[in-house]
Amino acid sequence: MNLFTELRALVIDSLNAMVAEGALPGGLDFANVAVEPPRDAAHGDMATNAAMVLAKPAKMKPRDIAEALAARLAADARITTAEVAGPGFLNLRLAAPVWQGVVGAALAEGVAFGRSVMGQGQKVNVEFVSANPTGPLHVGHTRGAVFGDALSSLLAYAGYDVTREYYINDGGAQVDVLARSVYLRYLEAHGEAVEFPDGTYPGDYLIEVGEALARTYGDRYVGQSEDAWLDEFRNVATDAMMDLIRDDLKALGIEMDVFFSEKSLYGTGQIEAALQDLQSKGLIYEGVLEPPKGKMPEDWEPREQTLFRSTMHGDDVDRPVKKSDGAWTYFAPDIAYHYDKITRGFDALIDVFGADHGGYVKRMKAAVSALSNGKVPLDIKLTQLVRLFRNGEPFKMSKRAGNFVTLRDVVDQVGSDVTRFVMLTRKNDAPLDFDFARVLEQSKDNPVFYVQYAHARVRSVLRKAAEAGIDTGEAALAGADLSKLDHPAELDVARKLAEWPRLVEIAARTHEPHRVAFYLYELASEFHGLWNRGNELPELRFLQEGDVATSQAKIALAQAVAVVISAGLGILGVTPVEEMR
RNA sequence: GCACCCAUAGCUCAGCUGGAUAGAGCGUCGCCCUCCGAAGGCGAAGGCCUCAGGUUCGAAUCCUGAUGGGUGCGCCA
Repeated sequence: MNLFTELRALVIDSLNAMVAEGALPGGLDFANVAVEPPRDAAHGDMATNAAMVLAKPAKMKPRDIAEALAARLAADARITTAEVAGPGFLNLRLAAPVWQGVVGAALAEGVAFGRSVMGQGQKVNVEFVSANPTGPLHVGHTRGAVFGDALSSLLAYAGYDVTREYYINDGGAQVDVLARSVYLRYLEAHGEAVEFPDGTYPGDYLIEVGEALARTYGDRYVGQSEDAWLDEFRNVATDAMMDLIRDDLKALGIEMDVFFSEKSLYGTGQIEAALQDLQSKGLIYEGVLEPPKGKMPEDWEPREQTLFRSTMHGDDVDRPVKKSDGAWTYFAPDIAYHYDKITRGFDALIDVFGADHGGYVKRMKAAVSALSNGKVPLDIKLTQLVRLFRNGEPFKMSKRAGNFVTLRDVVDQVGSDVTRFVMLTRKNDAPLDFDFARVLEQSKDNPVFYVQYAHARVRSVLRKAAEAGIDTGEAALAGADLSKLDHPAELDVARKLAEWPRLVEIAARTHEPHRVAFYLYELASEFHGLWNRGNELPELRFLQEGDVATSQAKIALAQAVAVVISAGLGILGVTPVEEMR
């Protein structure tokens, strides 16, 4: 149930009626007519800009339109007042039963209250994490992982058919480096003293892989040249790393639908096919790129390469798809991979990258635009850095990983729920400060706690009600007389609840799950406010001694808050708590 | 040099397809527990939304330029 959608429909109906009776000219476009909560609550419950948007095309004064519309809307039972204000806003106040109805709807629909059909079942592919399979995930990946997963859940909640996908970069030079690093660990397992030169991976996590290989192959590869063992060691090592990564993701409650291997694109003609598609569109040519201005690579020399004419699709320069030795650049399999996504029939693609990959956004969009003939939109969300602290001091690195803090370091210390929520308390493109001590603080300074506390308080009310012998079962609350919720403070909470379905659509449309986290904080704040007013005004307490009917109505409101918090936390991948400890 | 991201209260940040007097938390100051959990709440002070133009009924929001910060820029993915 989306109250804003309902009222917008009422406004549009009224406008159509005005057209029918000649109060407005025909042929007007109502697309820009909006019904929104006013920024200042003193202006009313909802406002529409209809009169201002239509004034120009209708060649009428905004206030004239607004007044005619106001008269019409005021006739609706849901609307108590409709006043024209400012340059032509129409401010609406809604009757108490409307807000009481929101509470009823939240209870009746449960976590589905807020679910939207906006996505219309469109297939969306969300690619995220996609870390190189060369070691455990670190904090940067953690943010991308949480963001991608929450965005996926959000889109699913908004009616999209979502596929979570991970692209395994197992086809490039870095997995050869991995294999060599593992070989050193293999030698070490045979008692040799080894050193890890620059450019290899010295992390502890490869020790057991080396040991496993020593058990499997004995000393067969000791002293052998690289071509004897490279393929085998690479396969074993990348498999082991992907197991590690899957476990890391699982620790955050993330389950991918598809793991797509870069390597699987080689030798199957898929890269060639993708480039052939571009070729047939005249977008592939042999040429020489200009050196980048202002930053001349030391070993620059003009060189003819196979290039993708990405400038035809909004890029700044054309991009090479083949290296000078004839091998593919990393970009070529990326093109093939996105081509594969397109041919799998997705209506929209989303890539979640770290901010350090910002330079690839335009070329990737250019590729998708060219391959799909502009039909499949690609949105690329960049996640900014996470800065780690403990009590305000920068946090040190993990030994195990070599030189970075791992996802495990974070989850083991603060838990999955806290990690996830905190990662979503900033917009994706804003840097995030993560303080191990502060995120565990049990105070209102900590948004995780604050939201959880609101949920726990509702549970507490339910437990107290049970002790008092009040029936708070689903049926009892569904039958509660919600007209007893007539205090402005209670209706304010209901107003906040009414925003939830609208917020879901905004967050889904903008691909910004952090909005859910901020909303939950605001809802919790409304609830805590109401709770505390019970200190001064006994009639606002949720349990009214000797008055079961009123208690049930108030408990219904509390339960509606819990329902929305649960739904919101569910999207974020956070489990609501029953009580604080 | 070019591209992308960012610039909002002392600090950290929200701000809806452009809407009315720009919000929250922290910090500062003042208040509220014989009361379902005060692990909380209420209030006050605090602003040239970096700057300059433009678009329009209306701009923190869109466009152009400037300034300041971050990221990246052919044979690494």
